[in-house]
Amino acid sequence: MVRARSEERRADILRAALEVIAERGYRGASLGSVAERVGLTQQGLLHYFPTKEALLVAVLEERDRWDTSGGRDREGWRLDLLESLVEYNAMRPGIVQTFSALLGESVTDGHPAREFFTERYAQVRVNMADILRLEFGERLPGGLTPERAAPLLTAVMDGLQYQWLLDPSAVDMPGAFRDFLRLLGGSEERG
Amino acid sequence: MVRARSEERRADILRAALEVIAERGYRGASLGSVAERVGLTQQGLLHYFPTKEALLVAVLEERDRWDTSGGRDREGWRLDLLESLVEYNAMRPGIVQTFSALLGESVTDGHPAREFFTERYAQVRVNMADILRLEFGERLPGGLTPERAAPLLTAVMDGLQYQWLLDPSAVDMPGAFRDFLRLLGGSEERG
DNA sequence: CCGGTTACCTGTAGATCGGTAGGTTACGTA
DNA sequence: TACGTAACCTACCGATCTACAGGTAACCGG
Repeated sequence: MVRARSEERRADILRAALEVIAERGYRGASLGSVAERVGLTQQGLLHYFPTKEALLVAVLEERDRWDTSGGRDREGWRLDLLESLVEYNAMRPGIVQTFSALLGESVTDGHPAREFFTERYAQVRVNMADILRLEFGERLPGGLTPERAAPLLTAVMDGLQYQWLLDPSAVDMPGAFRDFLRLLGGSEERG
Repeated sequence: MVRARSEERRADILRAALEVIAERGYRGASLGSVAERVGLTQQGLLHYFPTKEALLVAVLEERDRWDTSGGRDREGWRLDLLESLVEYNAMRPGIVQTFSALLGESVTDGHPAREFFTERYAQVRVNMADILRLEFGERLPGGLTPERAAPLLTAVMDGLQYQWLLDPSAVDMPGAFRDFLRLLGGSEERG
């Protein structure tokens, strides 16, 4: 099965790419260092992904596939599953670091991941709004519409990740996220 | 006044560096492109800042000076001034982009801005808590303590910036921030 | 007016990087 | 068993980037 071997290699390369991007970002990640991690030469790697950008695209596509199958975009999500996602992320600093680094880079001009993130966040906002509507209806306890709360929910998740990555001991990411959800939900429980 | 000329040049270089970092990030910003923007050769620039990292440090120090004098760290801040800051930022995408790009890069291993951001966010959280305490006392209307709300406030500001940078037309950054403040404040006004 | 410092420049070393060209080996298939 | 192709490798090119070495011209204080 030559095909299986090949797919396996590709998966290895993508995994290595995730690691190297987490460590040095996309711009700082050299093809050579990714190749080395899977026991290939840089040119050997280029056999699987013809350019560096193609490798990045493959990384992002894999992420997309994971998100939509696993899956973040899947319907039927609820707020408490988002909570679990944050808890899951808190145990996978590598993944979080990879995509936080990429998000940061993507705001620079002409970055190959820019379009990906732009469209992705548009989608995420829609999904968040759906989740919120499912949970609270047209008006959140706080008075906001799901559409107005969605960017906030998204922002909190990303913003907490940066603070947590910079100093995990200083921020209880899942705890802070739960605090925010309680805030959104109108904080029925009051002192 | 040779001193004045020199200080002026340094300021020009720092301004150019801000621009180039916004466009390509720190790793992608070459000394040559910064130098070109102020009409110097790359080696001429190295006369003012002996290494690339020294240039970055100077950029960060200038930011710190601006923050603490202008001054974000200044005491006596109130929530409504934070609101103004967000509005101000919404008119300065360049600055926002520079520091969002740097923040993203800074989570990668051994990045020269990492320590800066780590300490900065620790300080910002303390300041945010102070502001919140000044406004709401020991318990926010939502039930949180200032210390628990501070990371959320910080996260919202940063997260909104990324969404806004990726697609300014999709996110009303100041509006969303006001929404969040209303949420924090317990949303006295209800439908 | 002179000596030193400031403010640059040219030249270049040394490394790294993405990508091309072209070869070789091994394997699966007919 | 012969052939095509997949899976690599070596060699190399050109560009780019940081930094060092060393020179020069202008300027400023004494």
